Formats: sequence, structure tokens, C-alpha cells
Amino acid sequence: MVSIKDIAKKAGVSISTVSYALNGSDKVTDETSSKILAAAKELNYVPNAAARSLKKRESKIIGAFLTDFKGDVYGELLGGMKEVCNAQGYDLIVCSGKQSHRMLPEKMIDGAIILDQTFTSEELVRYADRNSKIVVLDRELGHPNINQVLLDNKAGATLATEYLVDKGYKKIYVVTGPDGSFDSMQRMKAVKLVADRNEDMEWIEIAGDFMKSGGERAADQIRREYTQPVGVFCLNDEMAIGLCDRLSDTELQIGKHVHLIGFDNIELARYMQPRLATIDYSKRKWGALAAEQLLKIIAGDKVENERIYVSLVDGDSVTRSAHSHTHE
Amino acid sequence: MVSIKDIAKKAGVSISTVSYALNGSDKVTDETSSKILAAAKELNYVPNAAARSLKKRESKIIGAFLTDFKGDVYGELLGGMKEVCNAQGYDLIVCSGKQSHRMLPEKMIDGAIILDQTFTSEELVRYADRNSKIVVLDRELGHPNINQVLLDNKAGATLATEYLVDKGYKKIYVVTGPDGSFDSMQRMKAVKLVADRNEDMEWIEIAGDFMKSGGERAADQIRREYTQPVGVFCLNDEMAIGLCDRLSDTELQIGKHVHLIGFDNIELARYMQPRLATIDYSKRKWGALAAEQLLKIIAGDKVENERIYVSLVDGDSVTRSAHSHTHE
DNA sequence: TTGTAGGCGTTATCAG
DNA sequence: CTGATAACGCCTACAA
Repeated sequence: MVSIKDIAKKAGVSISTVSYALNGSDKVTDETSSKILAAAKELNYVPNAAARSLKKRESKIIGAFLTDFKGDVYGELLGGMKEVCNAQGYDLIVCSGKQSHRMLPEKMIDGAIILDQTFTSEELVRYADRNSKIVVLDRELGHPNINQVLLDNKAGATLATEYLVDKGYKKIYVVTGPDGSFDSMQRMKAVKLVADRNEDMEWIEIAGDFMKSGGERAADQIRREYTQPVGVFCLNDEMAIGLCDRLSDTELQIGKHVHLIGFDNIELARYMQPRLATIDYSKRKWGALAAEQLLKIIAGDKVENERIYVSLVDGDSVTRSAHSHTHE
Repeated sequence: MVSIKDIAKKAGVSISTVSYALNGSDKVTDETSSKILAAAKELNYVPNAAARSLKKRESKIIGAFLTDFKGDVYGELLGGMKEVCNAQGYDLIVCSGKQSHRMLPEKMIDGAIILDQTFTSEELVRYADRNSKIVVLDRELGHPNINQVLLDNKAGATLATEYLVDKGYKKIYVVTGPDGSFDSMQRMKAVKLVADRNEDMEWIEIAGDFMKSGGERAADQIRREYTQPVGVFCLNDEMAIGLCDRLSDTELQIGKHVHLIGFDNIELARYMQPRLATIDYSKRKWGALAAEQLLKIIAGDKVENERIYVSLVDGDSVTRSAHSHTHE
């Protein structure tokens, strides 16, 4: 490995002069500086990240932590983060799995963006206490070193539920996320509020998992209990697609017997037959905002918690109930 | 930041003893060791990654470099890599973009898995010359520090092309990847070989880009030139889907007028109407094998270049030509 | 403008 | 078994 010491020797100066020259300090003559740069190039010098991090106590790297690498949501999200990070001279790395958590306390990264339920809140707070900078996308956490950028789950779930109600469905199944999912709980809360406002609405909760399998199990239950057209709100699109899959070779048709809406607007949603109604939001913006907030915290700036707004996407997976009274 | 020096002070021993105890050396009494461990825990000690990397000249981190974070192929691929890495005590980080290339020469990571055309081969060889360990998934490169794990593109493209021929199509469009794509070139080569073996097969190359837009442009051209049912081989599924999208509101129907096969078997393929015929391979295995090879190189073991096998997936996007002679 | 020297946190060598 | 001590590569007062 070639170090600044080697450059110093070759250029006939001291290592500190090399360091100054390499870092573009004006404390060095242009002449010696260019001599040093030339030597560095010739020797194929590459600075050592570990040494620099050790001394400067920063790595200029941000870590994004995800539950897994699958999932259609992540592509745009990470793209948004990277764009912001790079613009400010930071690199973004993506990590998954418990084992990689260590990178945060060990200061391998300057900060973390968390979208990973396997990261417990206690763990995050513990790191934040020791001065790690964190932005969470999947929970609420009050701590000076932690900021949160959350989806407007309440608005989204309200839109979705009211959509089903407006289309004339009184009986509505809601397929939840896994236990402990913040998004799931928030969305459920909004569903309940809508139900409270609509006296004649009956709703049934089905425990899901945000994966296809949850939608499949829900499909089985709905089919067993089926008597008349119903509304179904899957708390994410992936479960909605699992539900469609399972129902596809039965007598129950989506958009006719089962009126389905999801959440996330993943790419697949628009390829479903019929097109899946769902809740949309800008994944890129979400990621970008999260990164912005994190970099601000790192810079020591004050930040406010931010929210990502959502909108409803129509789809023929929900059609108007034949029995509904049209009020217009 | 609490360092081993602090622990040493608290436990009343020297820093070297602390280091030994922390690393589980048997050169320390169980008694002092447990005293040290207790002190470490009490002080919330976390080792500093930069310091350790600097001294040990390894980070126990592997980097996967992708063109972008989108793309359905990556989820499983990265999952396979991570599994292998973790099992051997390595962490996996995912990087994208030119800026992050520096992590390799700067020794922030112990090795890299490359699936990213924006990494030039010269750059990779330069790093390999300086002792970086690399596995490439998207090119061929002869270098002692570089190994390659490639798809069996030839077999896949041959299967796909012959599938169209067997179904009775004489005129076959082939939509390529972007210029310089290794996969695209390999697949094209195989197409040409099949064409050479089938005298009456006519094939037309359309320049694509492995993105939806390429498929859309191809659709336009095919539609302009359409006279009778044709076969189309999109060199990846994403372009095939772009092509379907663009054709969906025209008079040309997939599986009737345009007989389409893709490559990759992404999740969306099985949701297309009709189901997209394509070439499948285990993305998880691909990633796992790449990681295995890389860790072997790092360990100094000899490795052979490996290949990932492929298979054909039937789909109604290709049906038998009405004019074809059935030979059975 | 350049050089000297100390230190970041860790590991590892070599004496005690 | 334990303790000094010297690196690892880089940065940065401070001194010259």
C-alpha cells in the first residue's frame, strides 16, 4: 500500500506538506504542490478510508437499513436518498440484517435511515444516546438525534376506506400488516375512525403480514364467509396481489364480488387485471426528504418532523355496488 | 467516545490486556477477563471500526455494486449474497453510482461484486492490480484477483430463439440491450447461431436499452412493419413489458399477432396477460455463488469461473403459428 | 512555506 | 499471564 509517506519520499518533502497539498491547502507553493500531486499520481496513491475516518471521526457515508432487499418500494426510495446524499458529498450504502447494525455504533457510517422493524426502538435510542444520527421512516421516536419522516398513513387509510364506503360497501374486510408494524397500526386507527363515522359500516379485521401469503390467507377466509359483494382494504399492495392470486381460480371475481384496494401503488398494481385501486405517494421524495433531514442533523441544524402526502389511485378492482343508493 | 483505554483505566489493567480479553484470547485469566468485560459493558464500549480496519487491514465487509437500486432482479440476488457473506462473518453493503467506487481502492471493503456497466473494465483491472478482490457478473475479465460468475446467456438465448422458431415463426425481431452490454452481446451471438442453422429464418435487430422505453420503441417499429404474425425476442423482460404496454391499445395482440419471449423471468412476467414466456434462472443462486467465489479469492483459495444455468418458461405470449407445419 | 511531532483506537510484538 | 510500546495512515497544531 502506498501512503503519503511514500509520496513524501518521492517528492522530497515531509508528509505534512504532502497532506496539505493533497487536501488543497493554500499553505503550499503551487510548485511543490504540483510536484507532490505528480508523485501521487505516479505512485497510484489512494487515500486510506480507515485512517481518514479514524482521524477525522467521520466517514462521509450514510447507511440505509432495510428489512430485506426485495420489495418494489425500495428502488425509488433509495434513488431519492442517493441523489441527496451525493449532492452533498456523501455516499449511500444499503444494509440489511441484524448483523450489519454494528456499522452505526462503530461509526463506520455517519448516520442511518431506518426502514426496518427488526431494528428495535430501544436499540436505536441507545445508539442515539451515544450520538449516532438517525432518521426513522417506520416509527415515532422522540430524541434529539432522531428525526422521523413518515407517510401520511392516516390520510391514506381514510381515503381508501371511504372509497369503499362511497362505492356502496357496508361490509369491509381490512387485512393488516404484521404485529408491531407502525404503518399497519396507524392505518388501522384511521379505518376505525371512518367506521365510527359510518354507523352502518361493518368491518372485519384479518391479521396479515404485508406479504403475499397474508393476502392469500385473507382470500381463503373471505371466500368461506362470502354471501354478497364486499369491500376489502389490504394495508399494502403486496397482500392485495396475493389475495388476487388466490381468488383468481375461484368463482369470486375482483371488482365484481370482491372490491379491493391496496396501499403503496407498487409497479405491479397497474398490471393487475383489473387494475388495483390503491394509495399512492412519491417514494423518491420520501427517500430524498429522509436523506435531507439526516444530513441536517449531522450538520447540527434543527429539523422538524416531516410528512409525506398521499393520494388515491382509481382502479377497476373496485366498482360501484349494484345495491348502493346513488345520492346525486 | 469510550475506548479500550477507558476500560483499562476502569478495570485497573493495561490496554493490551483489555484488547486480549475483548478478543477472547486465552492468554488472560478468566477472572481479569470477566472484570474487563464487565467494565466494557458498563461503559457501553463499542469498538471503533476505522481503528480496527486500519490496523488489521480488513473490514469484513463486501460491497455489491449495482447500476441502480431499481430492478426486480436485485432482491433475490442480493439475498443470496448476503446469506453467504453473513455465514462467513462478513457484512454486505450495496452501493450504486460512480461516486461510491472509491470504497474499493480505499479499502473500505474487502472485496466487490460488480453488476454495473458504469464500472469500466479498465478501472476494475486497475484496482485488481493493486490487490482489490473482485467478482464480476457482467463481463469477462482475465486477472488473478478477478473471477466471473456469468449467466449461461448462450443457452438462454438459444432456447428462446428456437422456441419461436419451433412455434412456426420465420420472421423474428430481436430487441437488444444497450451498447456495450455483455449480456446483450452474448445473447445476440446465440441468436445469430440459431439463425445460421435455420436457413428460412429471417431476423431483424432492433436496438434497445434493457428498459421499458426500448420495448416501447420496438413496438412502434414492429407495428409499422406488420404484415403477418411475427416472433419477438426481447433480450430482457422489462423491454418485453414495455412492448406489451405500448401494443395494448393497438390492434396487435400479444400471443396472436406478436409472439413474445423475454429473458429474466421477473416477477411481473407471470402477471402479464397473457403470461410472458421467458428465460428463468435462480437469482439467489447467482448471488450466492458470486459471494462464495469472492470470499474464496479473499481467503487466497483458487477458484474456477462459474456459470449459472437457465431454463425456459412457457407462456401464452407465444402460441403456435396457424401456418406452421406440425411435424408430429 | 515547510517540517516536527503527537495522537485518533486498535492490534501485536516482545519483555517481564 | 500481563504490561509497555510500536505501528497502521492520516491530519493538524505548533515550531522553524
